Amino acid sequence: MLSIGNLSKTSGVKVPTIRYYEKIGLIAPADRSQGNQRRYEADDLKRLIFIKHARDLGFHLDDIKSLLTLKEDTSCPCSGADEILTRHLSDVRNRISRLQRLEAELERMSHCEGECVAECSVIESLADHSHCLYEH
Amino acid sequence: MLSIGNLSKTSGVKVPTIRYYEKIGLIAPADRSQGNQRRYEADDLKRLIFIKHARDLGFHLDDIKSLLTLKEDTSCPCSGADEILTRHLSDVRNRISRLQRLEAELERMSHCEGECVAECSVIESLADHSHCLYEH
DNA sequence: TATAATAGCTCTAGTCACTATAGCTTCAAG
DNA sequence: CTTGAAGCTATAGTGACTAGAGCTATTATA
Ligand SMILES: [Zn+2]
Ligand SMILES: [Zn+2]
Ligand SMILES: [Zn+2]
Ligand SMILES: [Zn+2]
Repeated sequence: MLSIGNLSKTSGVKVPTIRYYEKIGLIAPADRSQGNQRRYEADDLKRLIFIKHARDLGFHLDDIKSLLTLKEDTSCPCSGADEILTRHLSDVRNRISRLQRLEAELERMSHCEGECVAECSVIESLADHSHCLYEH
Repeated sequence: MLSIGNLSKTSGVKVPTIRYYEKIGLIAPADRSQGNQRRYEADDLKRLIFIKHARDLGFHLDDIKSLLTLKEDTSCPCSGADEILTRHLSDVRNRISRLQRLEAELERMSHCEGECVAECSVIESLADHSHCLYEH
């Protein structure tokens, strides 16, 4: 049996975050010691590591909840899981291209030759979108 | 004089957002009509357009606040503005590379040949980071 | 001028995924 | 047996809005 601190160290998930996950129902209410402290076993650790990994990969908590539900029933078709991943992947790709347009824009703005604010190309570019390369 | 609705249409910033910006002190409290409705003039519109553009470019509100303060005093050296932009640009670049590593990881996971959850490569990959290409 | 539709007002609470704090209790090592 | 670390609950804060309730002002038409 693990204390919440040990579960935290082993999983890499912070203690308040574990309690938060319990509160929102992402993990089941933990067993308690006689003094009312949370106690965990191997299965809880596995579930938490799954959650941590999916979070590190950028999945939303409600998608993670769905994935965990799917995972329970090993006879289920996995198309649901594949669909969540595909959606997330295209979301990540959208964010990348949006950020790349941003990068180009900021890069363009960053070559300021001025000395004072009146002639600063950064301020000027921010004030006037018509100098921009893209829509944002 | 513009009503808040017209200011909103002209600037592209939603009405509740304008009120929110006033509340947090990003824009000055507006003049009021006899019936206590907000009234704006050209300068307010310019400031709001600046804010909108900077937000579209991903700047944080407190950086925008600093940029606006700098912008007021046209005789100031602009190194402060340039520094804010440089910091933001490197932040954007970090996010891009993080997301690109994520994309590669998710792409790798997405080729599931299985039928049911028991043999789903998505679920399997999420459960076990050791298959991953990168740290996250 | 009366009325009705639209727009505006304030205030509160909700979003997401945590994080921080305060004030208390339990546990484990020495 | 004492002490300090770790755990407990509950509440509030983060950023940048967004939604809703319940009210009032403005404006266009009849
Ligand atoms: Zn400059
Ligand atoms: Zn622009
Ligand atoms: Zn699959
Ligand atoms: Zn991984």
